[in-house]
Amino acid sequence: MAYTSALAALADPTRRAVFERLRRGPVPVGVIAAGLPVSRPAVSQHLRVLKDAGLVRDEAVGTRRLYAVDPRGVAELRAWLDRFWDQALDAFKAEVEGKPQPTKRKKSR
Amino acid sequence: MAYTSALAALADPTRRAVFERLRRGPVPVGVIAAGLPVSRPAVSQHLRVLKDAGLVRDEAVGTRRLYAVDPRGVAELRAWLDRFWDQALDAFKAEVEGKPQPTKRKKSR
DNA sequence: ACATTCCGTAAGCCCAAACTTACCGTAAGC
DNA sequence: GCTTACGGTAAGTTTGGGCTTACGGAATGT
Repeated sequence: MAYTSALAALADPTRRAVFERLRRGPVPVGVIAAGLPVSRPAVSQHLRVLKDAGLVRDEAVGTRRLYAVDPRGVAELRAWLDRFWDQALDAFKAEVEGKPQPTKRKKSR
Repeated sequence: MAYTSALAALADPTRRAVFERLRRGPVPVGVIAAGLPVSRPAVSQHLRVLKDAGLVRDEAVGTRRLYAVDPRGVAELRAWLDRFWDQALDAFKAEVEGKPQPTKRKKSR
C-alpha cells in the first residue's frame, strides 16, 4: 500500500512542480531548483519524499544526480484510482436505471 | 486544474478512509463517523473538502445527507496521472534502446 | 594537492490544517 | 405543538511538515 505515501507526496504544490518537471525526462537537482522559487535543499528534500514514495528514481552521474519518474509508482496510483473509477460508474448506472428505496429512518433507542 | 485540490484532499489518511468508505455506495455522515476514530464534525469537514475537490457529491434525503463518489473528479485525476504514465514509458523505452550522451559538466562562470 | 561544483543532511522556525467541543438549524415522529 | 435524530458551522488548540541557513562529503578539473 505505497499509494498512501504517493498521494501524500503529490499533495504539495512545490513537490508536484518538481514531479511535473521530471515528466520531460531525467534532470539534475540544480536544474530543478533553478526553475522554482525555493532553495536547492528544499528541492532535495522534496525529491527524497518522492523517492520514498516510489514515484521517482535517481542515478548518480559524476557529482550530479539525475532524477526521473518511476513508472512503478505511477502504476500503483493508477491501480488504486481505477478501483474508484469502476465502482463510481457502477453506482451511477444503478442510480439511473432505478432509484432504490427511500431508506426509512431508524427508531429512537 | 481541479486535480490539485483532489490530490490534496486524498493526502489525508482519515479523508482517504472516508472516501474509500464511499466506494461501496452512498452513505450518510453518521454512518461514516461511526466507523472511524474521529468525531462526526471532523467527518463533515472532510466531506466538505472532498466535495470542493469534486471527488464527492451529496444528496439531501430527509434530515440526512447521502454522500457518494463523484466519477468526474476521479476521471480528472486519472487523466492527469496518465500523462505521467505515457511519458514514463516513453523515457524507459528510449533508455533501453540506447543511452544518450553522458552530458558534459558546464564550465565555471 | 587545491579549488570548485554539485548535492544531501541537520537544526530551527513558522504556518497550515486536522481535531475537539459547543452551538444552531432542519426535518421527522409522537 | 414538543421532542429527538441528523448534520453543518464557529472557535480554539496543537501537531506536522515545508522552508531557510549552515555545514559536510564526494567527484571533477587544473
